[in-house]
Amino acid sequence: MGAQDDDSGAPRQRDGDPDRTPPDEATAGRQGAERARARNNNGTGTVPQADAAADGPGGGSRDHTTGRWPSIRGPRTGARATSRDVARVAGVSQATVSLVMGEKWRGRVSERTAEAVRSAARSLGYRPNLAARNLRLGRARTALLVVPALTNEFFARVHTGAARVAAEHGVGVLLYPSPEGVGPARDPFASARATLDGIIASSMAADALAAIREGGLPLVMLDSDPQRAETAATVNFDVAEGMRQVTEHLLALGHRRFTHLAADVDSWTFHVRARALADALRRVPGTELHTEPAALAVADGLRAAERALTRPGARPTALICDDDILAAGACKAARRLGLRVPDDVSVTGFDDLSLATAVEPELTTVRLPAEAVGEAGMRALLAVLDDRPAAAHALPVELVVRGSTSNSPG
Amino acid sequence: MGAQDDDSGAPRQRDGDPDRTPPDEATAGRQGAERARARNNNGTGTVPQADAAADGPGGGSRDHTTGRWPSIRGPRTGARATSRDVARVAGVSQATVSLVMGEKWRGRVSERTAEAVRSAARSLGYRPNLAARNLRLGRARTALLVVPALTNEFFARVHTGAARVAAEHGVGVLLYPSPEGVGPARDPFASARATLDGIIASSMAADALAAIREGGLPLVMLDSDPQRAETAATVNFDVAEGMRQVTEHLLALGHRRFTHLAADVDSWTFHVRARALADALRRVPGTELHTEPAALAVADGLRAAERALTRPGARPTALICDDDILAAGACKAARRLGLRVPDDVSVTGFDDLSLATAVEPELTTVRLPAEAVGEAGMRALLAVLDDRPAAAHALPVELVVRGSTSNSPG
DNA sequence: GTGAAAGCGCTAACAG
DNA sequence: CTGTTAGCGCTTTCAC
Repeated sequence: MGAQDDDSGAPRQRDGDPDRTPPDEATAGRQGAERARARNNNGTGTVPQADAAADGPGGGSRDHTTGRWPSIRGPRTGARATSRDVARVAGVSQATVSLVMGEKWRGRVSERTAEAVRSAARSLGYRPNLAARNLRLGRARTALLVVPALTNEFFARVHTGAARVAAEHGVGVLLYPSPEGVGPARDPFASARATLDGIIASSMAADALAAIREGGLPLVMLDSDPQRAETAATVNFDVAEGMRQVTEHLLALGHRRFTHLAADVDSWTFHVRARALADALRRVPGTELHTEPAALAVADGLRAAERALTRPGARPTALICDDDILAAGACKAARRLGLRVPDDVSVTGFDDLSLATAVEPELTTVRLPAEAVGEAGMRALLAVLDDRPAAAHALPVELVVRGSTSNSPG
Repeated sequence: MGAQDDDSGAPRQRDGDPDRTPPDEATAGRQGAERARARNNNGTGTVPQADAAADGPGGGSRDHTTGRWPSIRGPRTGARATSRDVARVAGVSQATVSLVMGEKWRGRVSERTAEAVRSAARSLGYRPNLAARNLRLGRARTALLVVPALTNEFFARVHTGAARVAAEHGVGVLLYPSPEGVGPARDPFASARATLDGIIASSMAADALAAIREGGLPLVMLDSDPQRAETAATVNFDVAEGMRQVTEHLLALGHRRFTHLAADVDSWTFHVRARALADALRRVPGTELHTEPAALAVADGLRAAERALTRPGARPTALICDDDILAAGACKAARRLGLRVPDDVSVTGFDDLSLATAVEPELTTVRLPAEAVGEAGMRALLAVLDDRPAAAHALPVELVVRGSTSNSPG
């Protein structure tokens, strides 16, 4: 099988072994060169001429013909030490290094040897090669988080929570930048970019999921329909309860004419909010509810609120918004129309982003524990990956009353 | 070398080959079982008893003794096909599959064969194993982005830009959640969680870098001191020019008494701003400049502005803030003190976050193209990795005049 | 208590 | 045009 020429250690000469011209230089030439390169050659190895030659004429810019990604071959300045290097320095076998570095040595390797390995590793700046470990282990300790734009503070918080829990468990988080708006992901290979163990996805990113689901990885859904069966677990907010609380709050302040500035997103969480609002008002005679859809941006909230406040008929006294961003826009609209918030019109938000306290008046809103949902989602995924049952979650929400709501003027 | 028992394909029985009791069951037992597990065994493989036994008593919750991460062994529902499976189905060699999937087949594999491979891959739902590819290639097509909390919209935008360019080049982005505030990263191994090709870091995350720099990977710094030599490239905003423009704008409006609400962060970008402001004012006789430090949060901006506006002596007529968040806080402070913005006091921000147009009055601010810096940073890193020179950048900034500034009252 | 060996799935050189 | 082969660096048995 002719494999003996390498395992002897010859090509890895550190300072010893300067001899041993390979017995079959002629045939092993190019192959050896390739290997030396691929290895991030550790030795001083003045690479033989064969190397440059093997790269083809010029050795520089090929690849233009293939249309493949550009090379990324980079200098990789500090050639990386492998466990074999550590073994050689420590005077032990490579397996022992693996045992020690993996903290699996107790009772199998003497304390003295372990320390020798550790110090050799330290001196060489050894860090295990994750690709190799993942390959061997068949998993990557990596989870994919699929959310809409992180520029939305809410999802940035979800990420923060998920990343924290992941870090505590030695798991990495890869973000999938779910395409803005709709449509399946452009690049189906994006999901393959890393080896993944599982996926956490927001309902708002549901569109991207079709492209991602390939592979049948465990999926934890966030803030989405618990009925959907294909998921390993679902972690939700009790948004219906939140909406009920907002409504009760406004009803108690005497409001009867409401407009719902509804997020223009086809997602479970917003359907639930709309229904909870309608249900809560249906129980109270003499109430009125209109709905204005709006994209999740200040300018759109502003326009929707303008429509709501200028439509024929009695003006609503309360604008219930699906989101703080919308609510900020609504406040601006009110003031542009010469109305005061909250004296002439009350406005409520949802999420309790930092925006809620940055604007004036500060927003009465429903606080959704975004980080907590990220944490719970990651915990659920870890549980599933660990064959433990994932606890079902509906995280409690909380009405936060601030300055944007007051007694109904009418 | 006794390796022939596998390459025959026996353990991978799809529906054929139900025979072939391994010739050396007795000795290969545990090893075979281990292999079957590690492989995400494709076959129907009712795993032999030896498997359960190999796991130790109960087969369930060991690991408690070792203190290692919990298992993550998960069911991995759809056992993943390998290139060998594809090869078998397509009736070609495994190498051919690799060629075809890697789009390197032109002129080497017939169109007919290539199509056969592709259809086999499709039918098996084959996706190449990235860990294996990375291991073989010695790189991971992955860059680490080190920024402070993504909940700051500015950094979320940087990420967006970087991730977009990365995606266009088939490169993944891993986020390093630089620890809030200070101190080196808690978990030095976090950086090893993936195999990395390079690093992009914000100057505000400079603290975390010490922990990350290990490995000598190419480093691109964002918005930081171009003098620092250890970096492969630096991508900056022309923040000095931005500060000059703000100052000129306010001077033109007649302002002479300024307070700088300075970000309480020891970072190049803020030092530059402070200096540019001082320089611009020094040239104009009769101007006054105080500085109030503040953490980057609305509440801190508010407090700092309160201090600035209530300190003994003539009140400043303009508050120049290092950040829109600070500016939002400053506006709130002014109003709490019964001052109108901009009539009594002008306020300016920096960044042009969405917050700048969410508040009222909308903020006059310096727009920093955050996504562009992310894009340029990633491009620079890709260039370095590709042995191309990275173009030096100082991205242009732009003063955006809105409602928070007007003629000086005094 | 330590070492030898196999092999994870892939790529690329080379032989046919 | 296709197949054979070596081996990336690691983990884990099993033999000593």
